[in-house]
Amino acid sequence: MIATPDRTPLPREFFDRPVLEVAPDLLGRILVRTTPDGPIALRLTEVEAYDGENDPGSHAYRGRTARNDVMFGPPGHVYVYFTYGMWHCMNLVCGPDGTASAVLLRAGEIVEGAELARKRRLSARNDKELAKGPARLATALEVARPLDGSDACALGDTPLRVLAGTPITSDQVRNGPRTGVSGDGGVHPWRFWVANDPTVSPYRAHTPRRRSS
DNA sequence: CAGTCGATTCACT
DNA sequence: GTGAATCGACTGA
Repeated sequence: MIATPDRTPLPREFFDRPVLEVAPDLLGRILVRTTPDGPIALRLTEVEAYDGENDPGSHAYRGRTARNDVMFGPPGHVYVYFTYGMWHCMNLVCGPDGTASAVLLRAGEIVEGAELARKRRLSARNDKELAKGPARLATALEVARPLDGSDACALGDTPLRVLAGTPITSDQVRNGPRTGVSGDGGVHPWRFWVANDPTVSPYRAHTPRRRSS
């Protein structure tokens, strides 16, 4: 028996917990992106935890800056960053105000508004690839820097919200090293995904870039 | 103020 | 499997 996904929004208290607790608990939840053209909904299947200032892999490791400011703010807000000169990735901020942990949303299954996501993801060869990877996920949901700092737990209209959905039972959660994280940050097995889900992205070790002329 | 490189993706071989 | 694309944030001088 498959339970009907719970459409109740997750309250701020959900995110006001240790990030290693929140990250696996986000699997199976529904992220709703409200665009001018309509809603796009995604069932989360893969996430990564970044443990604030103590974590060499985190953007917050070297302290608060203009870019990562939102990570240090209250939980339940969205941290969006721009990388590789062309992509965006999105996180949900966790833990109390003043700390800087966050969960990177790495992959998911589009469960509503697929026709809108396809328009943004023209290179996707099938619907499983629409949000397979963090930059693909952000692209499919039309998430970019202007949404940095959005409150996903606010009352009323918000561009992003997280619904309770159908949480994944612990026996279906897998974890392993984080993808593409350089240096000492790669060692922690803080990537979490849904076992055998076809929308989960493949693991890749960090690849240092070659020297330019 | 110039140099380096990234929580990646895509086109090609 | 390999390399290019592309730019802004961060670093260190």
